[in-house]
Amino acid sequence: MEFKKYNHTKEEKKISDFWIKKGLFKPRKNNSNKKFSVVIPPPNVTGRLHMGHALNNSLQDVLVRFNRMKGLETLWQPGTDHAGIATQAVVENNLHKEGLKKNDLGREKFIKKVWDWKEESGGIILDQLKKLGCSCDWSRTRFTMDKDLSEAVIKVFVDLYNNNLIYKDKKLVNWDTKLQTAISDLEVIQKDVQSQLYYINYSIENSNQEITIATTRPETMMGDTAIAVNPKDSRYKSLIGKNVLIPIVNRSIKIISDHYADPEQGSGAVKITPAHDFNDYQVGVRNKLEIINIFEKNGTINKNGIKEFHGLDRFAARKLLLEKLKEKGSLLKIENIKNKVPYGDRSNTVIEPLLTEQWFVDAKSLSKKPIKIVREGKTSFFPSTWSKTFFQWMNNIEPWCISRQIWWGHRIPAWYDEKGNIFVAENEKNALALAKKKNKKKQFKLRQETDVLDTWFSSALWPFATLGWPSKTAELKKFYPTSVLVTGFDIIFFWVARMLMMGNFFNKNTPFKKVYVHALVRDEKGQKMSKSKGNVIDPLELIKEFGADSLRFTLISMASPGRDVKLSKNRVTGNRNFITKIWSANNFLKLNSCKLNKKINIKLIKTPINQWIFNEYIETQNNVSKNIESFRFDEAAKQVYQFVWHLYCDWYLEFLKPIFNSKNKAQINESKLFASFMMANILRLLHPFIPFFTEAVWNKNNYKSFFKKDLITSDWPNYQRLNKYKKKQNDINNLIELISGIRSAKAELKITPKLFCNILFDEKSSKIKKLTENNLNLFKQVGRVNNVIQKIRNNKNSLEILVLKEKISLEFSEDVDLISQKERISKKIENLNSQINQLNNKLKNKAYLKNAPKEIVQNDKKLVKDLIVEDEKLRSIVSSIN
RNA sequence: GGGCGUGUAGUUCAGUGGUAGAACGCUACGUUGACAUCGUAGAGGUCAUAAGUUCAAUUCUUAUCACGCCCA
Repeated sequence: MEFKKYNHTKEEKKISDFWIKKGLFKPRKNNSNKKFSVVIPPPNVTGRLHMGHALNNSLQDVLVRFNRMKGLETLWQPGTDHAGIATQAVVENNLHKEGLKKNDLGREKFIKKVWDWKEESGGIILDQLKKLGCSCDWSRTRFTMDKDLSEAVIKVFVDLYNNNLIYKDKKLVNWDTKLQTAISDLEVIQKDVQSQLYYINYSIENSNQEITIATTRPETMMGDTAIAVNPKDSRYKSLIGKNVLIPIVNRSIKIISDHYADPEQGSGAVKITPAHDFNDYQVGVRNKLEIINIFEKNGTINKNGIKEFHGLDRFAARKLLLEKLKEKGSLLKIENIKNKVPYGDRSNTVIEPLLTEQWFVDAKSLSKKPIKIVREGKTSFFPSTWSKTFFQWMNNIEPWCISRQIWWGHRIPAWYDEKGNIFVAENEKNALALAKKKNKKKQFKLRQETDVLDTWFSSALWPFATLGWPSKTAELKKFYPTSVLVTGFDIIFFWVARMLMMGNFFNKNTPFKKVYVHALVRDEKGQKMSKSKGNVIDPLELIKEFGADSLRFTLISMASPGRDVKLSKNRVTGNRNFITKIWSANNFLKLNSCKLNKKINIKLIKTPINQWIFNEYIETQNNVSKNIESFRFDEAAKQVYQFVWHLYCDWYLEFLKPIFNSKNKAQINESKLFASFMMANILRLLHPFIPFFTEAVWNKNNYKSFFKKDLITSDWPNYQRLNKYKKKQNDINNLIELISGIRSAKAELKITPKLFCNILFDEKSSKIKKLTENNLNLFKQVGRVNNVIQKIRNNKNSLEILVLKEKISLEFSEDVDLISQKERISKKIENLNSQINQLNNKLKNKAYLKNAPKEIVQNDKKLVKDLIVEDEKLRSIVSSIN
C-alpha cells in the first residue's frame, strides 16, 4: 500500500483555522480553579517575524499548551506595541515617496495616516505568529495605542507625577540629531571606533606660555567654558586660576582645578564643554561654569558658535576648525586612538549630549520594590544568573528620560498656562480645573505638551493594562500576576525591569512569578544574524519548506539554558525527518488496522511488549512533564524524541510484526488496540512541541471520538507506573540487548544480517534460556534465529559470544571467519583486565574503604566480580576458537 | 576598568564528586508490506591548561589561556 506524504502546508493551515474557529485558544474554566497566564512580549507593530520571535514564542507556546492540557485555565495574552520611532519612520518614508513631509500634513493628519497604516499592515506579524502555531487568545489582541491602554498610560503618568515620581527637568540628554528627539540611555549604543585625538594649544593670557589639551571633538571648543587640570598634577599647579584664550574662537576661559582631569590621559589638561559632554557637565556644575550650547537640534552650529560656522554640520565644523587650527599653528599633534562613541540604536547616528527640557521618571525610587521582590524570590529569574544582571542595573539606575519629540505615541498629559505653569491631569478639563484652582483667574488658555512618551513606558504596563487595568476586571483578578514571562536577555532592562517597577507600584502583586530568559538565535557558526552579513535565516521560509512543527521542535530542543541557539538548516531537516518517522509509524498502524475503538484497561494488559512499552512510556511521560515544568525544554524534547524513535518505532513496532503474524488472537487484538493507544499518548506528549502535526494525526486516527476531545484540549497524560509490569519490562529490555548482541556479532563477522542462524546455549545460561523460551516468537523473528538449541557444540561455523553476562553460540549454515573475532575478543579481555586491575587497586586502598560510602564500595566489589566472570567467559570463548 | 558567561566526540550541545552521553555528520553493510525523509552495525573523547581540596575531580576551589556578552 502506498501512503500519502504528510503535507504540512495544507494541514497546518487547516488545523490553525480549526483551532481559531472553535475558539480553543480561549481560557477554559476548570474544576481545580488553577490558572496559568502569560503575556506575549509584544512585537513591534512594524515588525516581521524573525528567528528571535520564533524561539521566544515557540517556548511560550510549549508552556501554554502544556498547562492548558494539564487543565489549568490558561490565557496567553497577545498584542503589539506601537513602536513610536520605528512606526513614525515607516509612515514618514511612505510620505516621502509621495513627495510629502510630515509637517506638510500637520500633527493630526499625520497621526491619522499612521493609524491607516496600522490598520493595513499592523497585523502582519500576528498572522505570522499564527503560522508558527501560537495558541494566543487572539480575540483579546491588544495594541499599546488602544483606547483603554492609552487611558491606563495616562493614569499611570498622572499618578506618578502626583507622587513626585515623574518630573520635568532641564538636563543633558542623549539627543538624536537625525530623529530630532531625546532618547533614553538604554537606547544609546557605545560603539568602538577608530578616532583621532587632537592635541591643541591654548595660549595663556598675559604670558607667552601655552597649555595643551587633548580632545576627540575639537568643534566643541566653541562651547568651552574652562580648562581643568588635576589639583595633584604638579605640571599645572602654577597655572590654576589663569585665563586662556580659546584659539580661533578667541574667547577667554579660566584654568580650574578639578579631579576629573586625569594626569595620565592625554596631556593631563582637559577642555570643559558642559553643554556637550556628560562628564564636563558634572565638572560645570561643581565649578559653577557657564553652559554654552553651540548646536541646533539637527546638529548644526548655532548662533553661539563662530559666525562663519553657523549652520554647518558638526562634522563639517570639525573639519573646518581643524584646518584653521593648523593654519594658526595651534594643532600640536594628532594621535590615532580607539574610543567609544555613542550611537542611536534606531538612527545609527552619533548621539549628541544636549541640554534640553525633558520628562523623567524617578527610576531610583521605583526600583526599590522590584529589587526587594526579586531578592525575596517573589519574581525569580531562570537561569538564576540573570538576577545578577538585573540587580547590577537596578542598583545603579539613572533617571529615565521618557519624553520623545515625535508625534506617534501617547501624548504627555501635561498642560501649560501662559506663564509656563504645568498642570498634569487625565484630560484638558481636569487640567483647566487645576489651573483655575491655582490662579483664581477666569480665562485660561492652556496648551498641551507636544512630546509623547517612550514606547517602553506603555510596554511597562503590558501585564496589567492588557487585562483591563485600571478597571477591576475579572481577567485582571484571574490572571494577574502572570505565571511566567518568557523573554530574551536583551530586553531585561528595557522591559522586564520596567514592568517590575510599574507592576509593583500599581498593583499589590508583582507582574510575573517567573522570568524565563532565553538566548539569541545565531547562525550555525555562532554569528549574530544580520542583514548586512547576509546570514539571516527567515523563519517563514523554513516554515514553508519544512513546516512550522519542524522549526518549533528544532528551536525548542536547542534551547538549553544560558546558551545561544546556533541554528542550521540541517537541524530542521533532521527534525522534519522525525515527524516523517511518526507519520510512517502511524501508517504502519493503519496498515495493520490498529484502532483505538474499545475501552482499554491499562491495568490488565497481558502481552509482554505492551507491558514493556507502557512502563517505558511512563518514564518518558514523567520526564517530559518534569522537564517542561523546570524549563528544560531541550531535555523534554530529547526525551520524547528518544522514546518515540528508538523505543516505539525501532523496537515496539518491530516486535508487533511477529505478533501480527502469529495466530495468537488475544495478543493480536490487545496489541492492535494498545499500539494505537500508545500512539495517541505519544501525540499528547508531543503536542506542545509539534501542535499541528499531532492534532492532524489525532483527527485522522479518530482519537477525537475516543477521547471526546480535540488534542489541544485533551488531558495531559498522567499515568502511573505499574510495578507488576516491571518484570516484563526488564525481560523485553534484556531481549533487546540479546538481539543487539547477535546483530553486532554478525556485523563483526561480516555476515550479512539477513542470514538466519541457530542459537545454542547450555544450562549455565539460564537467564537466556528463560528469556528465549518466554519470547520465542519475538526472538526468532526479530533476532533472525532459526532454532534455539539447548546444547553447546563448537564447529567451524559457530561462534560464541557473551550477552547478558551469559554465553551463547551462534551457528551459521556456513563456516565463519573466527580469527578476527579472536583478536577482537582478546582486545576486549585486555580492556577488561585493566579495568579489573584499577578496581582491585581501589579496593585495596584503605582510605577508600574507610571514606567512600558503603554503596559505592559494594558496587565496586560487585562490579569487579562481574568483570572477572565476564573475563573468564571471554577467555573460554577465545580458547575454544581454533 | 567592573561584572557575567562559555571551553566535553568532526560539529552542535546535554551531563555527573564514583566505568563519559545524545543529535547531526562520518564509515561499512542493506533485511521483512511503516519509513531511503529509512534500517543495521561501527569508528570517534587526556572532558581548555595548571595547581589545590578529596579515598576519588570532567564535575568543587583558585590561577592561567581562549572566546562571547553586558556595563562604564
